Amino acid sequence: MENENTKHAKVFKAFCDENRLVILQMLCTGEKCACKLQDALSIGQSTLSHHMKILCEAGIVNARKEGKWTYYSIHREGRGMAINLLTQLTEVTSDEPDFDCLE
Amino acid sequence: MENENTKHAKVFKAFCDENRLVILQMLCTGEKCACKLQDALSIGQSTLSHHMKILCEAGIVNARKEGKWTYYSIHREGRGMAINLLTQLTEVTSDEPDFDCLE
DNA sequence: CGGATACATTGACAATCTTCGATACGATAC
DNA sequence: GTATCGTATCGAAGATTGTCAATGTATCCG
Repeated sequence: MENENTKHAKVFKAFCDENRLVILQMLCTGEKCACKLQDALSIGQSTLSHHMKILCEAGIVNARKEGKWTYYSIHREGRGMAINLLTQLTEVTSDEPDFDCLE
Repeated sequence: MENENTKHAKVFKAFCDENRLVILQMLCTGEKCACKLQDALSIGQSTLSHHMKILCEAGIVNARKEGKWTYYSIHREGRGMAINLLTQLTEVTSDEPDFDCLE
């Protein structure tokens, strides 16, 4: 079985590549076809396909097939999930300095 | 000069390793000494040091030296910055389907 | 049908990341 | 001073990731 933290890491890995960040910025202005994304990115077609798979599997992006074309868009639920995850992972629930290091 | 997206990717890379996620969870309950973090993690000392450097350079964690010891804690501003970044990167500002793929 | 188009998958290679052991460095302890 | 402790840095090995070219798989067009 896959570890909980492994799944969480997978979500954040979606945001760890410069090309994927550019892709996300493009998707912020609405749904885009794969061919448009590729035009903007000076990467090979198979590389784009690889990045889109990572974004989709992380739950951040949704794919919609229509005939020959595939349209990608930000997945709202996945977005909320990622923001919640980041918020909870860094939420300080106690703030006492660690004075008992020696014991 | 370092690209803007390169910097952003660096922030999210902090969350892409299982050990770093465990470290963050521990820091959520307050400041911790490096030795305590290492006890909980079954990794070498140099490896922990490496992870803490990544977390600090991403701005997510703050380091405080006191005598021989180094204490780490969640950096509140860095946390807010990361949440804002993730929010903005996935904020849909338009929602029209991409119907003009052919033009 | 056959060819072209849009995208996915595979396999190889290079780059990056994680990890370790060894070593270096600063702060105590003696 | 020297020894020791806590941590950082260095260098190398192994794992993971990004990239491409080649190939596979639908879908559309004629």
